[in-house]
Amino acid sequence: MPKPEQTVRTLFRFFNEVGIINQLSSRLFETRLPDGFLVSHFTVLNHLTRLGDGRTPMDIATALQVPKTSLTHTLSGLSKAGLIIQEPNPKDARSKCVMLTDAGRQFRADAIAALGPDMMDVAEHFPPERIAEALPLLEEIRAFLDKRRDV
Amino acid sequence: MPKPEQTVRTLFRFFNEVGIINQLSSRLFETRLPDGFLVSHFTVLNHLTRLGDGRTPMDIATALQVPKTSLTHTLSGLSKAGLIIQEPNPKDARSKCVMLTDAGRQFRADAIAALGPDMMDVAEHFPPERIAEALPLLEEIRAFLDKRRDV
DNA sequence: CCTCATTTGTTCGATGTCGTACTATTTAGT
DNA sequence: ACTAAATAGTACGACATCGAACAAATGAGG
Repeated sequence: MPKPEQTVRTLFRFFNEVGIINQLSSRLFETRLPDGFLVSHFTVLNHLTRLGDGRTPMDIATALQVPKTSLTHTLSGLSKAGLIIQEPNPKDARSKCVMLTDAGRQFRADAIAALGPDMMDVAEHFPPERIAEALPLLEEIRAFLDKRRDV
Repeated sequence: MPKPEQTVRTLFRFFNEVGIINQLSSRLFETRLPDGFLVSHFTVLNHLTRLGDGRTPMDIATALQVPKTSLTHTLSGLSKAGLIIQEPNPKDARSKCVMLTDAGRQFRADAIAALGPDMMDVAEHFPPERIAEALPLLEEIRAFLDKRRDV
């Protein structure tokens, strides 16, 4: 059992690395996206494609862990670009249903294709198995922080 | 050797988890800092404490992987709060030396103390050894993305 | 039904981030 | 030395993020 200070140091380093990796990867992502689009746009399209569209903005904000006011802004950008359509929610008049357009699906596919070479470059230096090994820990920490968030 | 699409999927998940963890941990950090201070402020103070002060803004920006214009803004906040002092750089008149003040060191110590309970809470659910196991991979990926950045 | 609290999404304002353009200084090449 | 290219930091502007306050709608409790 390590000493508490050592433990805290390890955790600080962990979050520090996570922060820098996020910074660098987001920047890389954005250089590959068409001008005017950010990682946040891609993330929403990706989420809707993977888990199905027709979700409410609030659902999406919760899943992606971003404040709803930030998501409003992101969705408005996606709407203006014709990548999604926001329909009224028949179940709840306060709410909306976010639907992907064909252009939205295509945008996501193109983005993934555009990032492919970078991803393969990473994969050449880091065996996917090694990345995959780290995923469970990351997911658990994510879930833990998520649950802890409201406290 | 996994199929390329599977590889890409794994990497996307990895970066996705990293992004959300960063989001959640940054938010948590900031709720523990005094009002008006951000993770970026803490990160600079922490960096200077760990690796020694007297560095130039450019050194710091490179180490933390943030654009120099962002760092200018962060340093100005730290200066206004009296947590650092920017002295002229005797080796290079274009540049400066960023020095920690006692208040700056104290601020960092207080911040770490304020975050201690959260860190210990994480540590209770995730053995530090498990976190430590993941660190080398994170550091390597960080270094890889860093080197690849200019490309 | 009829409040009242809760929830959804937006607007607004403040502020952080970062790219571009600029000045001052240093360094390299001749 | 002298000029040209590179580099440090900043000013500025565009824009993303996010908290607070708000309106509309829902749901819970009487």
